[in-house]
Amino acid sequence: MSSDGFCANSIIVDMLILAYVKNFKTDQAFEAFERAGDYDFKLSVLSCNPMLSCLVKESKFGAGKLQKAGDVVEDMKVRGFSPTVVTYNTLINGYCKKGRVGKMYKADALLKEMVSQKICPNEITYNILIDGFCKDENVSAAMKVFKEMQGQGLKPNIVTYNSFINGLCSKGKLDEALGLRDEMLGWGLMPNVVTYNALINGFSKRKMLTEARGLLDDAVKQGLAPNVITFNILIDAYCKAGRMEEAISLHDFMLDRMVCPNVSTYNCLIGGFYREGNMEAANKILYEMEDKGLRTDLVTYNIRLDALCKKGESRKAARLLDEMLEMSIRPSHVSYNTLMDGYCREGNLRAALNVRAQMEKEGRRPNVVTYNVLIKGFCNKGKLEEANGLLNDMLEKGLIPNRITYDIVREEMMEKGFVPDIDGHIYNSSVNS
DNA sequence: GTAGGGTTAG
Repeated sequence: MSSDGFCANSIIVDMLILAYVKNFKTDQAFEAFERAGDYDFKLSVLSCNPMLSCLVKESKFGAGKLQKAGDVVEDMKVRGFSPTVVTYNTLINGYCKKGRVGKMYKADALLKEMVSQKICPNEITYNILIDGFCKDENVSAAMKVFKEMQGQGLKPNIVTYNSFINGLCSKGKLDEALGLRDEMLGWGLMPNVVTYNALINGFSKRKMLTEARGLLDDAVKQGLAPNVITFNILIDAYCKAGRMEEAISLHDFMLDRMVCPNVSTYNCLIGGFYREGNMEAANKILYEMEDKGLRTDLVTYNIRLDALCKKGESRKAARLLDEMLEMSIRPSHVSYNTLMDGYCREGNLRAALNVRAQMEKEGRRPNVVTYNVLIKGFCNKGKLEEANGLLNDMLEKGLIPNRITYDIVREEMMEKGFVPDIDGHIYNSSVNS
């Protein structure tokens, strides 16, 4: 091995790590990375950055991966080769995408760290931060980053504007969002389909469907091609408003424009038809979906479970849940809770409790909703003592009652003169959302 | 690096 640690072995480990990453074997890649450190092999950012990117992506599913990613960057520094701007962007992005409180604090600290390491943030670094702050509903912090970006001589681009527009839209500041779209034009930046999707989503979520639909027509007039997301946003809004004819006409319009519906599109339509009690239409869509070779997913099943339970056909719903297991679709909390609620509505508490046992057996821990459903079910049958027992059970398990728990307890127990035999914090839980 | 949604309790 030469004195700088660079040798054929290093290159081989580099390639090995890359190969692991390409085959989605992040854990093995990480192990190889650590081993290489033991032997003092010098790796390159060529393999480290892709590995980091995978760790960050996987941090969505498993805790600790983001920590690992941070360790990789520390290791890289200790081993004497510098992380690049890509390394930092990847890591900052990981923190920004996390839904945790204080994530932006950490992201901001990383920005300062990279500057202290003499690594220049680029447009992408700033865009990641701006988007993170906007998602945190902290538009003023985003503005500060925006100013800093310009102070560094970097020009905001379309991604920067889209993040701001989306942030404003989700806060319902629709006029300001439209104003920003017009401001972009002044800088020579043309709004794209992402800009329009953010705007259409903003208006749709405020139930301003005429305006939302107008924006779609506007986008087409500008020569932009609406995509599957554009249509899904609008179709979902029409379905939720119970305007199924218009939802279907949009579905036809997307086919005309050669935009392929996906599972989400169908889930919106199926849910919409079930909600208005039109089982035939919903089932027709279900067949159409299968015809096109699209596989129904967890959401499709949850929607169907809910429809059956609301119709008072919980037995059928239970069979549907079995079908999920056969199809290797792992039922979520929602799946089990929905079925439990169905049984509770039918007054079949024994079956509801069996579902709880089943969910625990399948590795899903009962959550607050599980307990809310059961407590309500027992209350409705006049079994206040048992309901109270469930309340204590959930507290013992460390589950924090929310506003809905409180409402149920107040309406179903306290107004009937029953005093819950639990410690005081349930009474103050109305602050929980 | 930006756009949807992940449909259970009230």
